[in-house]
Amino acid sequence: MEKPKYLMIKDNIKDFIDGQSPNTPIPSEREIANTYNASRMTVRRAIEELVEDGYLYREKNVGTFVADVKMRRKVHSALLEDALKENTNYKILYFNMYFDIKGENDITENLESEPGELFLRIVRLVLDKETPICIEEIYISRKELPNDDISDLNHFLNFDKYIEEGSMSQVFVPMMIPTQYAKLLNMKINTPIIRIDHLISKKNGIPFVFVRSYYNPDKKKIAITM
Amino acid sequence: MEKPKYLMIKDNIKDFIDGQSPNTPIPSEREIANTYNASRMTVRRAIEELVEDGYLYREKNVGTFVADVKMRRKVHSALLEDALKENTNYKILYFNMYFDIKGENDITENLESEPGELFLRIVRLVLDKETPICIEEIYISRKELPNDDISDLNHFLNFDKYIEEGSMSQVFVPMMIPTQYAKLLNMKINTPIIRIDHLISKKNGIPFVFVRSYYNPDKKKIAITM
DNA sequence: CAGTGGTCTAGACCACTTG
DNA sequence: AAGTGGTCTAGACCACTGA
Repeated sequence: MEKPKYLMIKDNIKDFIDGQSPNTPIPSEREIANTYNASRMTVRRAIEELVEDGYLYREKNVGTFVADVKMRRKVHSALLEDALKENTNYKILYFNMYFDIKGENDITENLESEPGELFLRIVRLVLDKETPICIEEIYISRKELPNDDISDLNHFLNFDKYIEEGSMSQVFVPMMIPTQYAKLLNMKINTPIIRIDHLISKKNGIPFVFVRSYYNPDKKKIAITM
Repeated sequence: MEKPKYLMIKDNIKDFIDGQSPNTPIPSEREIANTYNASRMTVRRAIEELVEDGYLYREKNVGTFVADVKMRRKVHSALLEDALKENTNYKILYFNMYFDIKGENDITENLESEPGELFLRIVRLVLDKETPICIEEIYISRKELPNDDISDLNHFLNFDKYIEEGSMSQVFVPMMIPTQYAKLLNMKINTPIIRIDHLISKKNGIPFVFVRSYYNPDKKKIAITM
């Protein structure tokens, strides 16, 4: 149950550099290793991850430095980002059990369904406090759901574990806001938006859930930093 | 000049799993270490990177397995992707030396310019063979350019080194195709597109170049896998 | 029970930069 | 010459899985 030492060191370094101005050097790896009675390899691992995340950068033969805040990697879906925010809440618009989506071929294709396969389809409005942010159409294969208990909906719609362990692909599609969603998002018709098609797969590559999101560009900036 | 051992092992493992079906186990870390007369930590490093890239996945206490091809991480800009493709070529549309873009505030803001600062502005059409893919508006701060030699344009517009070492943020903006670009991209007016604003910064956080791309969605799918 | 990945140590040598 | 990050070794113990 104990936290690995390298993660403790990582957290401490993160605190240490918090608020420091960019390009400030941090102590050398050997020095940090002494401070924590750790081996240099353990310290390196902690620093390695902070470099990956864009908190630090290294200069060979010179040292390790605090990176600019804007260099921090933010490559994740708005899906996950919103789900973790406190103000976010959801309003379920539709909930179709056993909804057969044969014919809507790009969805079934993504989920690699077999003929006649059944899906759960949920359409929900995502809000930041009272402000509508986007519409999400969620498709989950019936066989991915436990038979018994569908009552705890929020539990199913918690995708972060799958995103972290598995993988997610996102396709960005420009389009006009669908007329039936314009009102819900407080938008005028004929407004160009970005639709994002998310496909979340498990470690073994089996697609798990497909989410199609329609974003109000005025309320949500879609951006990544890598 | 010699290649590190862990990279050699990484390449070998990559070759080894190439074409193997997903979820096939690879030899254990200790076994691979024996094979290459390497320590286990060296092998771990090689495997670590392949896991990061989505070529392998680990199951704790069980083993390491070949990942599905679709799990491979593809989080990079179309900017870079196109630049590395063989069929890609460019047609320069405008080339303004010392172009003052004061007033177009989001660009100067991104490049953190000082009042009166000068920029090089290049507008080019990106083609895949004969097919127009997108328009790129490129802004480079004058002070980032060597005074003497501007002749080798392609050298300047080779951003991969900066993307790899530094960082890049991308903002996705839905909009109608600008009328002046519709013809160049063989598109009808009033077509919704995605504009991507790329800001490439150096390791120390100094912004280096700003690229605004207008994509023809029919010719270029914008997608990432993470 | 043997085998796996996850963590950790205490060294080592290298190429390179900087004072 | 001293210090840095990059690589590498040959061990070790742990918790856990699966036969």
